[in-house]
Amino acid sequence: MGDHPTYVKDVPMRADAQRNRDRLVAVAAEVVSEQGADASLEEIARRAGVGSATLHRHFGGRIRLLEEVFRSSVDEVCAQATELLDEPDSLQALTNWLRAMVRHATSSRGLATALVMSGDCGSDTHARVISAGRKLLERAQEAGAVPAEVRIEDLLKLVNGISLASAEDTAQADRLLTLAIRGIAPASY
Amino acid sequence: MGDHPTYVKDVPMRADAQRNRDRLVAVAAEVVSEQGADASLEEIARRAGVGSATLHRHFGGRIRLLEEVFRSSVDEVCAQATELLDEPDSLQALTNWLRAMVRHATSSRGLATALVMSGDCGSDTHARVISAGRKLLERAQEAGAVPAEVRIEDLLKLVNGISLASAEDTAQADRLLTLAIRGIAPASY
DNA sequence: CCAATAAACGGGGGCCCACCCCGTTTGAGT
DNA sequence: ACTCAAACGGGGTGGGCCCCCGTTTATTGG
Repeated sequence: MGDHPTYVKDVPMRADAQRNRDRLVAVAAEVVSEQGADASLEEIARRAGVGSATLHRHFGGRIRLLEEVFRSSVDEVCAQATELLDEPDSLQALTNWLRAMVRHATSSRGLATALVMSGDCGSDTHARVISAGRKLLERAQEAGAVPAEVRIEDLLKLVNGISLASAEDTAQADRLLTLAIRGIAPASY
Repeated sequence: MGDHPTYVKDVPMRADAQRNRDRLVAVAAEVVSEQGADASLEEIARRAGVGSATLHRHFGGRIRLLEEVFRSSVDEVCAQATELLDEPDSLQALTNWLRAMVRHATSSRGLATALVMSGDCGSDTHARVISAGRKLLERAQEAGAVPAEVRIEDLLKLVNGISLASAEDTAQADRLLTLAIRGIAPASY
């Protein structure tokens, strides 16, 4: 089939292609942080100084581009999770990480959401975040600070929802997360 | 200035205008429930058998139309809140209402979200939901089931975020709400 | 260094959408 | 019935997404 090239990694990319690709990701990060995840792809291409066809050839649609944009911050988030495994207070570690996640997702205008929403998102970014968070969660559960039935996937969805509902208001996002951590009706279970 | 008429209510509307307006709202409800809050306005107009200009004259944009679509379900939600004031268990009453809100928002494909997101949304729908919920919340707080610092606005935002993050998966939405009610780390405060 | 060649580019077209202008139709009051 | 403002809707404008295909360019073997 005349399948989209959708770059196979082991065939080295031509130098100009690599440059354009990188530039597109960088510009996309910039534009998305200004305008949100539904920014115009045309504008991204325009600002990057390439034709919109190039953008489409490289990413074949908005979601793949967004994924690429977030790969780097996902790295960051995962690294943070690993660092926090050294924090003695396992609950603090978890909540700090969740707070970082919320701040991260909030500051990037619903980008994370756009990704999570778009099904199982193909790439491994999702899986990596889940596995990073799971370690923190399990540690807190073993310490008895978090009920055993809490699932990391739900936790992340909740974080995602919070950042979505708070738009760009980080103070609000923080309040909502605190509310969710303590519980609306803490005594009731 | 040649301001949009954007109907002034006390001048009675012409019969055909009223008919078209009602039909548009009905069709919009249908289409939105099928396709989500970002459905094409053109299609709504098409299905309603009117020109797209008519849609715009009546509502002047997507948000006003969505507001109108949801006025009726907002009525329903408020009525439910009032009924629940009779429930003896004030916490049950509150959580049941929140559950209903989540289900409602989830089943309507992010419509509520679109409204809440679009700033302070002009109309009074927002205010009405808040005031309906506040009664339930305050009752639960007086009974000591919910901490005093919880604000109804945050509660609603949280509900909104949950339904957004869960897309159409009502089971997931329910899990998230339960999680938020009990708290991620219930013992920690 | 130069051709040959395949990879990558991007202008421009197709299609759809939001929004609005303005000539035409129609309901409402007399 | 007649008037006339209110309401309508075809069609235009501008923009967005996505893709085709003729052109340019990086690469590489000689």
